[in-house]
Amino acid sequence: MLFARLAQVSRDVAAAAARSRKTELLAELFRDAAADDVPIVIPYLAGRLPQGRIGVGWRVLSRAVPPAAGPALTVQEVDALLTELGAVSGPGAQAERTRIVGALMGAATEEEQRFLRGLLTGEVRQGALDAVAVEGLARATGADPARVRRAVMLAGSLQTVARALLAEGPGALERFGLTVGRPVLPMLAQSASSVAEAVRKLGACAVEEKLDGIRVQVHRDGDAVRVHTRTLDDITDRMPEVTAIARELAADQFVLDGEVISFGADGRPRSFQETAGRVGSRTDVAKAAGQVPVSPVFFDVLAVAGRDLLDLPFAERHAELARLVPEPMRVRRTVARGPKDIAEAERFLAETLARGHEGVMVKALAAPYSAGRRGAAWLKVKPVHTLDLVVLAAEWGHGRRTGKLSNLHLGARTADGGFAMLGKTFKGMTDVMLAWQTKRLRELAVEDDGWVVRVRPELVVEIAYDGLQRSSRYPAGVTLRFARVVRYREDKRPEEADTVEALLAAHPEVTP
DNA sequence: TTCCGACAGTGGGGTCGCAAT
DNA sequence: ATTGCGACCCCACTATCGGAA
Repeated sequence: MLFARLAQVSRDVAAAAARSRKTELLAELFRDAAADDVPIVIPYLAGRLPQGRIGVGWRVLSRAVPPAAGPALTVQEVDALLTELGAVSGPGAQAERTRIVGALMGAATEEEQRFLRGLLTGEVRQGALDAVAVEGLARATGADPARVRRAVMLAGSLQTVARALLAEGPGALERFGLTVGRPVLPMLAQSASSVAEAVRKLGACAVEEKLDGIRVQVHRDGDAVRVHTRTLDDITDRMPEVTAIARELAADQFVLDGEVISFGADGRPRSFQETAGRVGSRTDVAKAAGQVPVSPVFFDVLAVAGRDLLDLPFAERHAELARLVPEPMRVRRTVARGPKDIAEAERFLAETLARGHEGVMVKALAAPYSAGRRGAAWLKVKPVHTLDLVVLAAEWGHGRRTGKLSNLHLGARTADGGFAMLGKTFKGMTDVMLAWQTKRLRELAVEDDGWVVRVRPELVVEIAYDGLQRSSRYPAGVTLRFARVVRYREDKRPEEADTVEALLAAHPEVTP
Protein backbone atom coordinates (compact mmCIF):
# COMPACT_ATOMS: atom_id res chain seq x y z
CA MET A 1 0.00 0.00 0.00
CA LEU A 2 1.21 3.50 -0.80
CA PHE A 3 2.01 5.68 2.19
CA ALA A 4 0.23 8.53 0.42
CA ARG A 5 -3.07 6.72 0.94
CA LEU A 6 -2.54 6.86 4.71
CA ALA A 7 -1.61 10.53 4.66
CA GLN A 8 -4.75 11.24 2.64
CA VAL A 9 -7.00 9.28 4.99
CA SER A 10 -5.43 10.99 8.00
CA ARG A 11 -6.25 14.35 6.46
CA ASP A 12 -9.81 13.28 5.73
CA VAL A 13 -10.20 11.99 9.29
CA ALA A 14 -8.95 15.30 10.64
CA ALA A 15 -11.42 17.15 8.44
CA ALA A 16 -14.41 15.03 9.49
CA ALA A 17 -16.19 16.33 12.58
CA ALA A 18 -18.35 13.29 13.35
CA ARG A 19 -16.63 10.45 15.13
CA SER A 20 -18.78 7.99 13.20
CA ARG A 21 -17.39 9.38 9.94
CA LYS A 22 -13.82 9.13 11.24
CA THR A 23 -14.52 5.50 12.17
CA GLU A 24 -15.86 4.73 8.70
CA LEU A 25 -12.83 6.31 6.97
CA LEU A 26 -10.48 4.21 9.09
CA ALA A 27 -12.53 1.05 8.50
CA GLU A 28 -12.33 1.52 4.72
CA LEU A 29 -8.57 1.73 4.89
CA PHE A 30 -8.19 -1.25 7.23
CA ARG A 31 -10.33 -3.41 4.91
CA ASP A 32 -8.00 -2.63 2.00
CA ALA A 33 -4.76 -3.31 3.88
CA ALA A 34 -2.81 -6.42 2.93
CA ALA A 35 -1.93 -8.78 5.78
CA ASP A 36 1.71 -7.64 5.83
CA ASP A 37 0.67 -4.00 5.99
CA VAL A 38 -1.80 -4.41 8.85
CA PRO A 39 0.72 -4.26 11.72
CA ILE A 40 1.99 -0.99 10.26
CA VAL A 41 -1.16 0.65 8.96
CA ILE A 42 -3.17 0.20 12.15
CA PRO A 43 -0.74 1.96 14.53
CA TYR A 44 -0.05 4.70 11.98
CA LEU A 45 -3.73 5.55 11.77
CA ALA A 46 -3.96 5.40 15.55
CA GLY A 47 -1.29 8.11 15.57
CA ARG A 48 1.63 5.96 16.70
CA LEU A 49 4.65 4.14 15.30
CA PRO A 50 4.80 0.35 15.74
CA GLN A 51 8.41 0.88 16.85
CA GLY A 52 7.33 3.26 19.60
CA ARG A 53 9.37 6.42 20.09
CA ILE A 54 12.56 6.19 18.07
CA GLY A 55 14.72 9.12 19.11
CA VAL A 56 13.45 11.70 16.64
CA GLY A 57 11.89 14.92 17.89
CA TRP A 58 11.25 18.47 16.78
CA ARG A 59 14.94 19.29 16.50
CA VAL A 60 15.76 16.66 13.90
CA LEU A 61 12.51 17.38 12.07
CA SER A 62 13.17 21.11 11.99
CA ARG A 63 15.73 20.61 9.23
CA ALA A 64 13.59 21.20 6.17
CA VAL A 65 13.88 18.93 3.16
CA PRO A 66 12.14 19.76 -0.15
CA PRO A 67 9.17 17.41 -0.75
CA ALA A 68 8.99 14.89 -3.59
CA ALA A 69 6.86 15.77 -6.59
CA GLY A 70 4.66 12.68 -6.50
CA PRO A 71 3.76 9.82 -4.16
CA ALA A 72 6.06 6.81 -4.43
CA LEU A 73 6.77 5.64 -0.87
CA THR A 74 5.16 2.40 0.22
CA VAL A 75 4.09 1.67 3.77
CA GLN A 76 6.74 -1.06 3.93
CA GLU A 77 9.51 1.31 2.83
CA VAL A 78 8.55 3.87 5.45
CA ASP A 79 8.47 1.18 8.11
CA ALA A 80 11.90 -0.14 7.09
CA LEU A 81 13.45 3.34 7.30
CA LEU A 82 11.87 4.01 10.69
CA THR A 83 13.13 0.68 12.01
CA GLU A 84 16.60 1.65 10.81
CA LEU A 85 16.17 5.04 12.48
CA GLY A 86 15.21 3.43 15.78
CA ALA A 87 18.39 1.34 15.79
CA VAL A 88 20.76 4.32 15.46
CA SER A 89 22.98 4.98 18.46
CA GLY A 90 26.54 5.82 19.47
CA PRO A 91 28.85 8.56 18.19
CA GLY A 92 27.58 10.22 15.05
CA ALA A 93 24.00 9.25 15.87
CA GLN A 94 22.63 12.73 15.34
CA ALA A 95 24.15 13.03 11.87
CA GLU A 96 22.93 9.55 10.95
CA ARG A 97 19.39 10.29 12.18
CA THR A 98 19.39 13.52 10.20
CA ARG A 99 20.54 11.63 7.11
CA ILE A 100 17.80 8.98 7.36
CA VAL A 101 15.09 11.52 8.15
CA GLY A 102 16.33 13.55 5.18
CA ALA A 103 16.09 10.53 2.87
CA LEU A 104 12.59 9.75 4.14
CA MET A 105 11.30 13.31 3.92
CA GLY A 106 12.92 13.83 0.52
CA ALA A 107 10.95 10.89 -0.85
CA ALA A 108 7.68 12.15 0.65
CA THR A 109 5.18 14.59 -0.82
CA GLU A 110 4.17 17.62 1.20
CA GLU A 111 1.12 15.84 2.61
CA GLU A 112 3.17 12.74 3.44
CA GLN A 113 5.75 14.93 5.19
CA ARG A 114 3.01 16.47 7.31
CA PHE A 115 1.71 13.05 8.35
CA LEU A 116 5.24 11.75 9.04
CA ARG A 117 6.01 14.74 11.22
CA GLY A 118 2.84 14.04 13.20
CA LEU A 119 3.74 10.38 13.66
CA LEU A 120 7.31 11.10 14.72
CA THR A 121 6.32 13.75 17.26
CA GLY A 122 3.26 11.81 18.43
CA GLU A 123 0.95 14.66 17.45
CA VAL A 124 -1.12 13.66 14.42
CA ARG A 125 -4.03 15.83 15.58
CA GLN A 126 -6.61 14.01 13.48
CA GLY A 127 -9.19 13.70 16.26
CA ALA A 128 -8.76 9.93 16.35
CA LEU A 129 -6.33 7.84 18.33
CA ASP A 130 -6.55 4.31 19.73
CA ALA A 131 -10.21 4.35 20.70
CA VAL A 132 -11.42 5.44 17.27
CA ALA A 133 -9.01 3.04 15.55
CA VAL A 134 -10.48 0.23 17.66
CA GLU A 135 -13.96 1.19 16.48
CA GLY A 136 -12.70 1.28 12.89
CA LEU A 137 -11.11 -2.11 13.28
CA ALA A 138 -14.35 -3.54 14.65
CA ARG A 139 -16.31 -2.12 11.74
CA ALA A 140 -13.79 -3.39 9.19
CA THR A 141 -13.99 -6.94 10.52
CA GLY A 142 -17.61 -7.12 11.64
CA ALA A 143 -16.56 -7.86 15.20
CA ASP A 144 -18.35 -6.54 18.29
CA PRO A 145 -16.64 -3.22 19.20
CA ALA A 146 -16.90 -3.87 22.94
CA ARG A 147 -15.17 -7.23 22.57
CA VAL A 148 -12.44 -5.77 20.36
CA ARG A 149 -11.86 -3.02 22.93
CA ARG A 150 -11.62 -5.55 25.74
CA ALA A 151 -9.15 -7.67 23.76
CA VAL A 152 -6.97 -4.60 23.11
CA MET A 153 -6.97 -3.63 26.79
CA LEU A 154 -6.04 -7.16 27.85
CA ALA A 155 -3.42 -7.60 25.14
CA GLY A 156 -2.09 -4.12 25.90
CA SER A 157 -1.57 -3.74 22.16
CA LEU A 158 -3.83 -2.67 19.31
CA GLN A 159 -1.74 -4.11 16.51
CA THR A 160 -1.49 -7.57 18.05
CA VAL A 161 -5.27 -7.81 18.18
CA ALA A 162 -5.65 -6.22 14.75
CA ARG A 163 -3.38 -8.72 13.08
CA ALA A 164 -5.17 -11.71 14.60
CA LEU A 165 -8.60 -10.27 13.89
CA LEU A 166 -7.94 -9.46 10.25
CA ALA A 167 -6.28 -12.80 9.64
CA GLU A 168 -8.71 -15.06 11.48
CA GLY A 169 -11.91 -13.11 12.00
CA PRO A 170 -13.83 -12.36 15.22
CA GLY A 171 -13.13 -15.83 16.64
CA ALA A 172 -9.54 -14.74 17.27
CA LEU A 173 -10.73 -12.43 20.06
CA GLU A 174 -11.23 -15.40 22.41
CA ARG A 175 -7.47 -15.74 22.70
CA PHE A 176 -6.95 -12.36 24.35
CA GLY A 177 -7.86 -13.06 27.93
CA LEU A 178 -5.78 -11.97 30.87
CA THR A 179 -2.43 -13.76 30.71
CA VAL A 180 0.06 -13.68 33.55
CA GLY A 181 3.27 -12.21 32.15
CA ARG A 182 1.52 -10.03 29.57
CA PRO A 183 0.78 -6.51 30.87
CA VAL A 184 -2.76 -5.16 30.83
CA LEU A 185 -3.70 -1.49 30.48
CA PRO A 186 -4.32 -0.28 34.04
CA MET A 187 -7.63 1.02 35.30
CA LEU A 188 -7.61 4.82 35.71
CA ALA A 189 -9.51 7.28 37.86
CA GLN A 190 -11.50 10.47 37.53
CA SER A 191 -11.28 13.41 39.93
CA ALA A 192 -13.77 14.46 42.58
CA SER A 193 -13.63 17.71 44.49
CA SER A 194 -14.32 16.24 47.93
CA VAL A 195 -14.57 12.96 49.77
CA ALA A 196 -18.23 13.69 50.52
CA GLU A 197 -19.02 14.12 46.84
CA ALA A 198 -17.13 10.94 45.96
CA VAL A 199 -18.84 8.83 48.62
CA ARG A 200 -22.28 10.16 47.69
CA LYS A 201 -21.61 9.29 44.07
CA LEU A 202 -20.32 5.77 44.65
CA GLY A 203 -22.29 4.50 47.62
CA ALA A 204 -20.45 1.60 49.30
CA CYS A 205 -16.80 2.29 48.67
CA ALA A 206 -13.25 1.88 49.86
CA VAL A 207 -11.29 5.01 50.73
CA GLU A 208 -7.60 4.35 50.18
CA GLU A 209 -4.50 6.45 50.63
CA LYS A 210 -3.14 7.82 47.34
CA LEU A 211 0.63 7.55 47.20
CA ASP A 212 2.61 9.99 45.09
CA GLY A 213 4.88 7.51 43.33
CA ILE A 214 4.99 5.45 40.14
CA ARG A 215 2.15 3.10 39.19
CA VAL A 216 3.31 -0.48 38.72
CA GLN A 217 1.78 -3.74 37.56
CA VAL A 218 3.67 -6.75 38.88
CA HIS A 219 3.42 -10.15 37.20
CA ARG A 220 4.81 -13.32 38.66
CA ASP A 221 4.73 -16.70 36.97
CA GLY A 222 6.91 -19.10 38.93
CA ASP A 223 10.38 -17.57 39.05
CA ALA A 224 9.62 -15.09 36.28
CA VAL A 225 8.71 -11.65 37.64
CA ARG A 226 8.03 -8.59 35.48
CA VAL A 227 7.30 -5.02 36.55
CA HIS A 228 5.51 -2.62 34.20
CA THR A 229 4.58 1.07 34.36
CA ARG A 230 1.23 2.67 33.57
CA THR A 231 2.15 2.82 29.86
CA LEU A 232 3.30 -0.83 30.06
CA ASP A 233 6.99 -0.05 29.85
CA ASP A 234 9.06 -2.85 31.37
CA ILE A 235 11.07 -1.53 34.35
CA THR A 236 11.85 -4.91 35.94
CA ASP A 237 15.61 -4.36 35.81
CA ARG A 238 15.32 -1.13 37.79
CA MET A 239 13.13 -2.57 40.56
CA PRO A 240 15.14 -5.28 42.39
CA GLU A 241 13.28 -4.58 45.65
CA VAL A 242 9.95 -5.23 43.94
CA THR A 243 10.99 -8.45 42.24
CA ALA A 244 12.45 -9.76 45.51
CA ILE A 245 9.19 -9.10 47.33
CA ALA A 246 7.12 -10.63 44.54
CA ARG A 247 9.12 -13.86 44.81
CA GLU A 248 8.42 -14.09 48.53
CA LEU A 249 4.65 -13.80 48.32
CA ALA A 250 2.68 -16.94 49.03
CA ALA A 251 1.49 -17.70 45.51
CA ASP A 252 3.64 -18.45 42.52
CA GLN A 253 1.32 -16.92 39.98
CA PHE A 254 -0.36 -13.52 40.21
CA VAL A 255 -0.84 -10.03 38.78
CA LEU A 256 -0.78 -7.14 41.26
CA ASP A 257 -1.57 -3.46 40.79
CA GLY A 258 0.04 -0.84 42.98
CA GLU A 259 2.44 2.02 43.38
CA VAL A 260 6.17 2.12 44.08
CA ILE A 261 7.32 4.90 46.32
CA SER A 262 10.37 5.75 48.39
CA PHE A 263 10.09 6.32 52.14
CA GLY A 264 12.68 8.27 54.09
CA ALA A 265 14.36 7.08 57.28
CA ASP A 266 11.57 8.79 59.24
CA GLY A 267 8.99 6.63 57.50
CA ARG A 268 7.48 9.53 55.64
CA PRO A 269 7.17 9.44 51.84
CA ARG A 270 9.92 11.15 49.88
CA SER A 271 8.90 13.72 47.29
CA PHE A 272 7.65 12.59 43.91
CA GLN A 273 10.79 14.04 42.36
CA GLU A 274 12.98 11.74 44.43
CA THR A 275 10.95 8.61 43.74
CA ALA A 276 10.71 9.38 40.02
CA GLY A 277 14.44 10.03 39.83
CA ARG A 278 15.15 6.66 41.39
CA VAL A 279 12.74 4.79 39.10
CA GLY A 280 14.29 6.56 36.11
CA SER A 281 17.84 5.56 37.06
CA ARG A 282 19.11 2.64 35.01
CA THR A 283 22.88 2.94 34.73
CA ASP A 284 23.75 1.92 38.28
CA VAL A 285 20.62 0.45 39.80
CA ALA A 286 22.39 -1.01 42.85
CA LYS A 287 23.77 2.39 43.79
CA ALA A 288 20.45 4.15 43.19
CA ALA A 289 18.66 1.51 45.24
CA GLY A 290 21.14 2.02 48.06
CA GLN A 291 20.49 5.76 48.15
CA VAL A 292 16.77 5.79 47.43
CA PRO A 293 15.20 2.39 48.12
CA VAL A 294 11.65 1.97 46.90
CA SER A 295 8.78 -0.06 48.31
CA PRO A 296 5.83 -1.47 46.43
CA VAL A 297 2.44 -0.79 47.98
CA PHE A 298 -0.39 -2.77 46.39
CA PHE A 299 -4.08 -1.97 46.10
CA ASP A 300 -5.52 -4.51 43.68
CA VAL A 301 -5.06 -8.02 42.33
CA LEU A 302 -6.07 -8.95 38.77
CA ALA A 303 -5.22 -12.63 38.82
CA VAL A 304 -4.00 -15.22 41.28
CA ALA A 305 -3.17 -18.92 40.96
CA GLY A 306 -4.63 -19.29 37.49
CA ARG A 307 -7.83 -17.38 38.26
CA ASP A 308 -8.72 -14.20 36.37
CA LEU A 309 -10.28 -11.79 38.90
CA LEU A 310 -11.02 -8.85 36.58
CA ASP A 311 -14.77 -9.24 36.62
CA LEU A 312 -15.08 -9.78 40.35
CA PRO A 313 -16.35 -6.83 42.39
CA PHE A 314 -13.58 -4.84 44.06
CA ALA A 315 -14.69 -6.06 47.49
CA GLU A 316 -13.91 -9.64 46.47
CA ARG A 317 -10.67 -8.75 44.69
CA HIS A 318 -9.54 -6.96 47.81
CA ALA A 319 -10.27 -10.01 49.93
CA GLU A 320 -7.95 -11.97 47.62
CA LEU A 321 -5.35 -9.22 47.87
CA ALA A 322 -5.45 -9.36 51.67
CA ARG A 323 -4.85 -13.11 51.54
CA LEU A 324 -1.85 -12.74 49.24
CA VAL A 325 -0.13 -9.54 50.36
CA PRO A 326 0.77 -8.82 54.01
CA GLU A 327 -0.47 -5.67 55.65
CA PRO A 328 2.43 -3.21 55.35
CA MET A 329 2.64 -3.83 51.60
CA ARG A 330 -0.99 -2.95 51.08
CA VAL A 331 -2.37 0.54 50.83
CA ARG A 332 -4.05 1.80 54.03
CA ARG A 333 -7.79 2.09 53.69
CA THR A 334 -11.13 2.47 55.34
CA VAL A 335 -14.52 1.41 54.08
CA ALA A 336 -17.52 3.72 53.75
CA ARG A 337 -20.84 1.91 53.45
CA GLY A 338 -22.61 5.04 52.28
CA PRO A 339 -23.22 8.73 53.07
CA LYS A 340 -23.51 8.01 56.81
CA ASP A 341 -19.78 7.21 56.81
CA ILE A 342 -18.68 10.47 55.20
CA ALA A 343 -17.29 11.81 58.47
CA GLU A 344 -15.09 8.72 58.85
CA ALA A 345 -13.91 9.07 55.23
CA GLU A 346 -13.01 12.71 55.85
CA ARG A 347 -11.13 11.77 58.99
CA PHE A 348 -9.20 9.19 56.97
CA LEU A 349 -8.30 11.81 54.34
CA ALA A 350 -7.01 14.18 57.02
CA GLU A 351 -4.96 11.41 58.60
CA THR A 352 -3.55 10.39 55.20
CA LEU A 353 -2.50 13.96 54.43
CA ALA A 354 -0.90 14.24 57.86
CA ARG A 355 1.14 11.16 57.01
CA GLY A 356 2.51 13.08 54.03
CA HIS A 357 0.52 11.48 51.22
CA GLU A 358 -1.14 13.05 48.22
CA GLY A 359 -4.80 12.42 48.94
CA VAL A 360 -7.20 9.48 48.69
CA MET A 361 -8.74 7.21 46.09
CA VAL A 362 -12.43 6.44 46.54
CA LYS A 363 -13.38 3.16 44.85
CA ALA A 364 -16.78 1.54 44.40
CA LEU A 365 -16.77 -1.83 46.14
CA ALA A 366 -19.06 -3.35 43.51
CA ALA A 367 -17.01 -2.33 40.47
CA PRO A 368 -15.05 -4.79 38.33
CA TYR A 369 -11.51 -3.96 37.17
CA SER A 370 -12.05 -1.98 33.95
CA ALA A 371 -8.69 -2.30 32.24
CA GLY A 372 -7.71 0.76 30.27
CA ARG A 373 -10.80 2.78 31.18
CA ARG A 374 -10.91 6.06 33.05
CA GLY A 375 -14.24 5.14 34.56
CA ALA A 376 -16.22 6.76 37.36
CA ALA A 377 -15.77 3.76 39.66
CA TRP A 378 -12.47 5.17 40.95
CA LEU A 379 -12.35 8.79 42.08
CA LYS A 380 -9.29 10.64 43.33
CA VAL A 381 -9.55 13.41 45.88
CA LYS A 382 -6.61 15.72 46.48
CA PRO A 383 -6.49 19.03 48.33
CA VAL A 384 -6.39 22.01 45.98
CA HIS A 385 -4.54 25.23 46.82
CA THR A 386 -5.16 28.56 45.12
CA LEU A 387 -3.14 31.72 44.60
CA ASP A 388 -3.72 35.09 43.01
CA LEU A 389 -0.87 35.59 40.56
CA VAL A 390 0.03 38.14 37.92
CA VAL A 391 0.26 37.37 34.20
CA LEU A 392 3.78 38.28 33.05
CA ALA A 393 3.51 36.99 29.48
CA ALA A 394 1.56 34.57 27.29
CA GLU A 395 2.45 32.25 24.44
CA TRP A 396 0.60 31.84 21.16
CA GLY A 397 -1.38 28.57 21.08
CA HIS A 398 -1.33 25.72 18.58
CA GLY A 399 -3.94 23.52 16.90
CA ARG A 400 -7.40 24.66 17.87
CA ARG A 401 -5.80 27.47 19.90
CA THR A 402 -3.96 28.94 16.91
CA GLY A 403 -4.33 32.72 16.94
CA LYS A 404 -5.18 32.71 20.66
CA LEU A 405 -2.88 33.61 23.51
CA SER A 406 -2.88 30.39 25.48
CA ASN A 407 -0.01 29.51 27.80
CA LEU A 408 0.29 32.04 30.62
CA HIS A 409 3.53 32.91 32.43
CA LEU A 410 2.64 33.33 36.09
CA GLY A 411 4.38 35.57 38.60
CA ALA A 412 4.21 36.09 42.36
CA ARG A 413 5.23 39.32 44.07
CA THR A 414 8.74 39.59 45.44
CA ALA A 415 10.04 41.63 48.39
CA ASP A 416 11.60 44.22 46.08
CA GLY A 417 8.26 45.05 44.48
CA GLY A 418 8.87 42.99 41.34
CA PHE A 419 7.55 39.60 40.23
CA ALA A 420 9.14 36.14 40.15
CA MET A 421 7.90 33.69 37.56
CA LEU A 422 6.56 30.50 39.16
CA GLY A 423 5.66 28.53 36.04
CA LYS A 424 3.17 28.44 33.19
CA THR A 425 -0.34 27.17 32.60
CA PHE A 426 -2.67 26.59 29.66
CA LYS A 427 -5.27 24.68 31.66
CA GLY A 428 -8.73 25.58 32.82
CA MET A 429 -9.57 28.10 30.11
CA THR A 430 -12.87 28.03 28.26
CA ASP A 431 -13.05 29.25 24.66
CA VAL A 432 -14.67 32.44 25.93
CA MET A 433 -11.80 33.02 28.35
CA LEU A 434 -9.25 32.33 25.61
CA ALA A 435 -10.85 34.95 23.39
CA TRP A 436 -11.10 37.44 26.24
CA GLN A 437 -7.54 37.00 27.47
CA THR A 438 -6.15 37.25 23.94
CA LYS A 439 -7.79 40.63 23.52
CA ARG A 440 -6.94 41.86 27.00
CA LEU A 441 -3.31 40.71 26.92
CA ARG A 442 -2.71 42.30 23.53
CA GLU A 443 -3.75 45.60 25.07
CA LEU A 444 -1.12 45.08 27.75
CA ALA A 445 1.56 43.82 25.35
CA VAL A 446 5.00 45.39 25.39
CA GLU A 447 6.75 42.89 23.13
CA ASP A 448 5.85 40.04 20.75
CA ASP A 449 8.56 37.83 19.27
CA GLY A 450 6.05 35.61 17.49
CA TRP A 451 6.17 33.01 20.28
CA VAL A 452 5.93 34.86 23.58
CA VAL A 453 3.99 38.08 24.15
CA ARG A 454 5.34 39.99 27.16
CA VAL A 455 2.82 42.17 28.93
CA ARG A 456 2.72 44.86 31.59
CA PRO A 457 2.19 42.95 34.88
CA GLU A 458 -1.32 44.23 35.59
CA LEU A 459 -3.70 41.32 35.15
CA VAL A 460 -4.41 39.16 38.21
CA VAL A 461 -5.53 35.57 37.76
CA GLU A 462 -6.62 33.01 40.34
CA ILE A 463 -4.62 29.79 39.94
CA ALA A 464 -5.32 26.38 41.42
CA TYR A 465 -2.38 24.02 41.97
CA ASP A 466 -1.62 20.72 43.68
CA GLY A 467 1.54 21.70 45.52
CA LEU A 468 5.01 23.14 45.24
CA GLN A 469 8.06 21.41 43.91
CA ARG A 470 11.71 22.33 43.67
CA SER A 471 12.81 23.94 40.45
CA SER A 472 16.15 24.84 38.93
CA ARG A 473 14.39 26.68 36.14
CA TYR A 474 12.55 29.43 37.98
CA PRO A 475 14.04 32.25 40.04
CA ALA A 476 12.28 31.48 43.31
CA GLY A 477 13.71 27.94 43.23
CA VAL A 478 10.20 26.47 43.24
CA THR A 479 7.39 25.92 40.76
CA LEU A 480 3.71 25.06 40.97
CA ARG A 481 2.60 21.51 40.31
CA PHE A 482 -0.35 21.18 37.91
CA ALA A 483 -1.23 24.87 37.81
CA ARG A 484 -4.57 25.76 36.19
CA VAL A 485 -6.68 28.88 35.79
CA VAL A 486 -9.74 29.21 38.00
CA ARG A 487 -10.83 32.74 36.99
CA TYR A 488 -9.55 36.20 36.31
CA ARG A 489 -9.59 38.64 39.21
CA GLU A 490 -10.21 41.98 37.60
CA ASP A 491 -11.28 43.23 41.00
CA LYS A 492 -7.70 42.82 42.22
CA ARG A 493 -4.69 44.96 41.49
CA PRO A 494 -1.23 43.38 41.00
CA GLU A 495 -0.11 44.87 44.32
CA GLU A 496 -2.68 42.59 45.94
CA ALA A 497 -1.30 39.41 44.37
CA ASP A 498 0.24 36.71 46.53
CA THR A 499 3.92 36.86 47.41
CA VAL A 500 6.71 34.32 47.02
CA GLU A 501 7.34 34.65 50.74
CA ALA A 502 3.78 33.68 51.66
CA LEU A 503 3.84 30.81 49.19
CA LEU A 504 7.00 29.34 50.70
CA ALA A 505 5.59 29.78 54.18
CA ALA A 506 2.48 27.84 53.17
CA HIS A 507 4.61 24.88 52.01
CA PRO A 508 7.30 24.41 54.65
CA GLU A 509 7.99 20.86 53.37
CA VAL A 510 9.54 22.34 50.22
CA THR A 511 12.70 24.39 50.50
CA PRO A 512 14.09 26.11 47.43
C1' DT B 1 -34.90 16.49 24.37
C1' DT B 2 -31.46 16.60 27.68
C1' DC B 3 -27.78 14.48 30.08
C1' DC B 4 -23.55 12.30 30.59
C1' DG B 5 -19.61 8.97 29.46
C1' DA B 6 -15.67 8.61 26.72
C1' DC B 7 -12.12 10.79 23.82
C1' DA B 8 -8.99 13.86 21.95
C1' DG B 9 -6.47 17.96 22.35
C1' DT B 10 -3.54 21.29 24.72
C1' DG B 11 0.17 21.54 26.71
C1' DG B 12 2.84 21.83 32.10
C1' DG B 13 7.64 20.42 35.15
C1' DG B 14 11.12 17.12 36.45
C1' DT B 15 14.60 13.51 35.78
C1' DC B 16 17.54 10.47 33.40
C1' DG B 17 20.55 8.96 29.50
C1' DC B 18 22.98 10.03 25.56
C1' DA B 19 25.48 12.61 22.12
C1' DA B 20 27.49 16.84 20.87
C1' DT B 21 30.16 20.74 22.20
C1' DA C 1 32.23 19.24 32.34
C1' DT C 2 28.27 21.27 30.35
C1' DT C 3 24.39 21.63 27.31
C1' DG C 4 20.54 20.21 24.46
C1' DC C 5 17.41 16.76 23.07
C1' DG C 6 14.28 12.99 23.58
C1' DA C 7 11.76 9.64 26.40
C1' DC C 8 8.78 8.96 30.02
C1' DC C 9 7.19 9.75 34.64
C1' DC C 10 3.52 12.59 37.07
C1' DC C 11 -0.87 15.35 35.42
C1' DA C 12 -5.89 19.08 34.83
C1' DC C 13 -9.10 20.69 32.24
C1' DT C 14 -12.45 21.78 28.17
C1' DA C 15 -14.92 20.68 23.87
C1' DT C 16 -17.28 17.47 21.33
C1' DC C 17 -19.73 13.38 19.72
C1' DG C 18 -23.10 10.09 20.32
C1' DG C 19 -25.56 6.87 23.06
C1' DA C 20 -28.38 6.66 27.37
C1' DA C 21 -32.04 8.38 30.03
